[in-house]
Amino acid sequence: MMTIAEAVFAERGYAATSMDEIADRVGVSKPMIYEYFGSKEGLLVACIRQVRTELREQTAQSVIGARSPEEALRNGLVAFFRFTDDHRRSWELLLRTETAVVGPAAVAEIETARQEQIQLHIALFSAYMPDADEQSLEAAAEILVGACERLSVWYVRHDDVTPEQAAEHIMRMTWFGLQGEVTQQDDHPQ
Amino acid sequence: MMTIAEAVFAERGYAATSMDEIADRVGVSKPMIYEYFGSKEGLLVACIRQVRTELREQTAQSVIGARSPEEALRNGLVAFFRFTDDHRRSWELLLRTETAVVGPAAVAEIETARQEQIQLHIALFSAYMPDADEQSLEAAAEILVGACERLSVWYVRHDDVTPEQAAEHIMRMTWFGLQGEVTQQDDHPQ
DNA sequence: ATAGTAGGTTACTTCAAGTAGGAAACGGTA
DNA sequence: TACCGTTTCCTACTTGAAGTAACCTACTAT
Repeated sequence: MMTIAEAVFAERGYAATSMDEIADRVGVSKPMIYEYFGSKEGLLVACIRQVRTELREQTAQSVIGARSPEEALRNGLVAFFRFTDDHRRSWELLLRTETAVVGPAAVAEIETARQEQIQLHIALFSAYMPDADEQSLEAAAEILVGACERLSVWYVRHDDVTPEQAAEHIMRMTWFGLQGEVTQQDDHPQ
Repeated sequence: MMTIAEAVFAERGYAATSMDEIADRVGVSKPMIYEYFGSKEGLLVACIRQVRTELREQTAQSVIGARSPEEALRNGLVAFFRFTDDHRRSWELLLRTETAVVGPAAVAEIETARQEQIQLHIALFSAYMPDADEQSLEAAAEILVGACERLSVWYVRHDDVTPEQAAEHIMRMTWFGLQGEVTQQDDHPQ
């Protein structure tokens, strides 16, 4: 039942999906769904929760037995991207809720904004990292944009943090990781 | 007119806002808004586009005149977080569209999922970075989660990339930046 | 056999997006 | 000044989907 709802949400988008349609596909009547989930949003929440649990379990599983923090982190990351592959639909729902919820035009607009920013970063990086392949540059730019977006959410919850400090947090994590690539002679310690 | 729409969207949330309400507040009738923007989503797109333009201009401005890539990046980041401060409302719309669009329960669910992940990372980090302050740990965890989310979007668009490669991209950018903090004796080059 | 209940359905209400058709103001012409 | 076309905007409707009320069927216990 939630499986079907999840599929329909991912397929049509949350807003474009009617409860009648879900009820139809499930082969049950609408009030039944309201009986179980209370509302359309309740159904969405239930779907999200299920996916979330699954993701958490899979990544947690992958980390146990790691012998170093580096290994733990890498294992977790690999598990995360594997999950993306295996549950493409669910992933849409959990990590791209905006896409599932708002119409396609608005999503396109936001995605365009991001891509602009990303292209700008790629241009900046590539000037100083001539040896890096295109894929790494793209990935680096995406990571940077994701980091900014997420940290800005954190940032607004912390009135005591200055813009300079927030920027510094990102610099510490990304730049000094990048710098090894820029110089090309300063290989990563360990 | 878009100013008002933006404010109402940010205040009530996109879904919870009716076109009648916006029309009322603007002091014009509903068909007028449809004349200009075509649909509710069209209005949202227009608002997003405006904010996006402003953000792009402000960050672009901040970068010119930088003497090194590091300086350029830092300036851009600072400008970005300043923008967050100055345009709290607009920022909601552009960077937290999911929040503005879906109901509060679903947002809470997703945010909880993220926080779980973040707490996990904080625990992992803090074991190896005893000297780091709480704020830095939090920021690092948020950045990592943001990086994962964003890169996963990129990842699904690239069928030729393996989960291991995606994980490696994140490791390169974040871990080798973090490692300087872990060892505490290996100060950042330059 | 019958009363009560669990589980489900049909058919309604309500509310908001989007639209059609008309009123009013304005501008040009005699 | 009176009249007609055009533009501009609003009132009032249609449509569609979320959520609900009232009813119906089948099963169980006395």
